Amino acid sequence: MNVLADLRRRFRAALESLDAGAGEVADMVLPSKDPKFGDYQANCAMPLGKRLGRPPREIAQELVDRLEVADLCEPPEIAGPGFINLRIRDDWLRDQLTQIVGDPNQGDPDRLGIVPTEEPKTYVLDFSSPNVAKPMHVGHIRSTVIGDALCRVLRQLGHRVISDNHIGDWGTQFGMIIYGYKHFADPQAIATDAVGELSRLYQRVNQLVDYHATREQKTPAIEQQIVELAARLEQMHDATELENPKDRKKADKRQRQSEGQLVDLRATLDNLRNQMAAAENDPELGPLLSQHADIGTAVLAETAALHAGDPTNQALWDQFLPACLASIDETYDRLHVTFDHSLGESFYHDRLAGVVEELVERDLARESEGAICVFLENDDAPFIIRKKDGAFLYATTDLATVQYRMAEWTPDAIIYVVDHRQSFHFKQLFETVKLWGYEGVQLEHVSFGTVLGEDGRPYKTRSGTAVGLTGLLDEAVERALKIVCDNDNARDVPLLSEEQRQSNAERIGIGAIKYADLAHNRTSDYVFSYDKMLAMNGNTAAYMQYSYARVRSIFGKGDIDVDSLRKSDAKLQLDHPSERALALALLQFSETLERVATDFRPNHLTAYLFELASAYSRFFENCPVLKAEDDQQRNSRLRLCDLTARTLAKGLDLLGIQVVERM
RNA sequence: GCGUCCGUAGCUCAAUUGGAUAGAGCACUGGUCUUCGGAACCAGGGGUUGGAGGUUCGAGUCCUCCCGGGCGUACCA
Repeated sequence: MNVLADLRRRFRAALESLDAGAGEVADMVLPSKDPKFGDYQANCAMPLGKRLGRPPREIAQELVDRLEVADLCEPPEIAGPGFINLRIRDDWLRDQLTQIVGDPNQGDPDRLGIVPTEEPKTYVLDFSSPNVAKPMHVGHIRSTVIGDALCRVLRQLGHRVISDNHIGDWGTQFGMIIYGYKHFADPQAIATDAVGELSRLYQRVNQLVDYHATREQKTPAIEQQIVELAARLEQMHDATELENPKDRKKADKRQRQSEGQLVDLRATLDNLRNQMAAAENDPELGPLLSQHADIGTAVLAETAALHAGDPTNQALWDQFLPACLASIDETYDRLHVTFDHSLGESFYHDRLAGVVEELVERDLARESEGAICVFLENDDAPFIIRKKDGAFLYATTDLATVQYRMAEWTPDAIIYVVDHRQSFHFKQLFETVKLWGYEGVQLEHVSFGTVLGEDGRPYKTRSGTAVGLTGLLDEAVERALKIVCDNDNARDVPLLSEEQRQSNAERIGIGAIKYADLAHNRTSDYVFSYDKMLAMNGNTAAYMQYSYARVRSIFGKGDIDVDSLRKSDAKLQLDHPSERALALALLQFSETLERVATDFRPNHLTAYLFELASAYSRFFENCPVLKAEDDQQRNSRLRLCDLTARTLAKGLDLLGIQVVERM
């Protein structure tokens, strides 16, 4: 049962009978924040009052008169400037929930009142997108976890979802591996641990490329900036005697800013020089630096050779790719994330030339400074689809990918779960795609913020490199294991076997990381903290898992057969306020999922689960279950417990998180 | 410079995209126990939503300016 959708439908009818075209404000029916305003509230009378030029309270009254909700609501109340407050009738709530608990017609214990969407769509969901050349790191968490959760929720609602992992298997990174293999490979290591060795090669080459880029480009550029800025500051001193106080203030500010920038630049320069010195003094790296002075261009040449079909490089690619993919799959197995397709960049490489050709032919792209570009309105920079050296880019691959997906699956929407730094790229991509002629498809950049360390800076290791994903998961599981063991050991009689402890720790640790990520509004940055995500209180996976285990333990303790419990067709009793509150929360699962799907925000679901767990907690405190007054009440409360457990488990499952039966 | 996102309680974050008295967790203070799982629950203090104007029945949310940050900005992905 989707209560919200039902109410909106009824309001729409009433609104349209009042004024043609007023139906659009039916979306202003919302769950109330505060119980004293009822369970739901309609805020449509105020905007309508303005449109019709009549007092909002009068409109509200007229709406209430036309509204047909007597079967599911108490008589609506009008409050304040024209709010319509709705309270769900207890008998209606009871009947709806009784049906969901038993779900007699569906026979599906997981349906839980979830109403399939009225308009099933086809979505292509593009997320995770790791690079084969380098190990997955903390930066891949959000895309992977959010993408997977959205995939599950959309499917649950009845949409057709095609998940596609657009793996980076054809870019400069692979050129680095090839270069590294040709110069630094240890054949022994390749034979025993290919992925580890390739990772080492990648890092080695990356260090060398970085060093030379720093030395030949970055450092001189910053030196240049410092000179310019210093010169500008000189001139500013002359301007301090301006007559107009406003101008003087402005000049002062600009001077302060420039001085600040100068300090920053000098610090950056020092930093770069230190890094270079560190590389030069490194006993392994140092001697290689001068031998590989042209490594930047050499790597690009290896990449270009691969793209051009060079047999040696192609053979190396064929040899290494499977091991790289297998290594990535290990991580996905651990995260329980799967994809329908993993069509990486390489899949599209023979389509790229055609894409550029077509855009040029259709006058959408043209040559500029040697590169082929799409010039879009109001953009400072063009969308470059072919470099002056003839190589293709990320942009070209993305265009070819859209073309393929449209031809293959004709989706209604393509959703990219990618961090916010790429929003300019997607803005350009989407505009180009529209110009290209794909007008009907919804293109959505579901962007997200950065994972920060406790210091508020992007989460890095002490040496400044990205934190590896495997290590991150390991540490979360390790910490979870310690908590699990400490707590279990503190019991009079420990509850868990050694195996259960291990498997619990895995579920709790991984769940903690996923949940922490999903619980934050995806558009904001968040601070990564093991202690917070593994806390037993608050909006965490561990608390949800604990809530679930606690509910389930009742059935063990009372020796209850859940199957026969579910077959009971006796009506539920919702006499205590906390029973009613729990029932209402349970009934709102369906509308919560709809909301997650509407704006692609899984944090609505985590917030819902936290509220549900809280509502259960109050119920559990106030309403004895096994020791209920009579069998009827006991039966009713047991079924509320059962539905709570199933809803918690299902909600977590839709977030890609597993529950544990005992913890 | 231009574009874009952000600034909410001591800390970490919400706020149904313009709705009623801005909510949670942690920390702090005080309470609940003959434990249906205490890894719990309840209550309290704590806010000029960075600042100043404006729009309107109503602003954390929209517009203008200011302060402070992040990110992006022609051939990386």
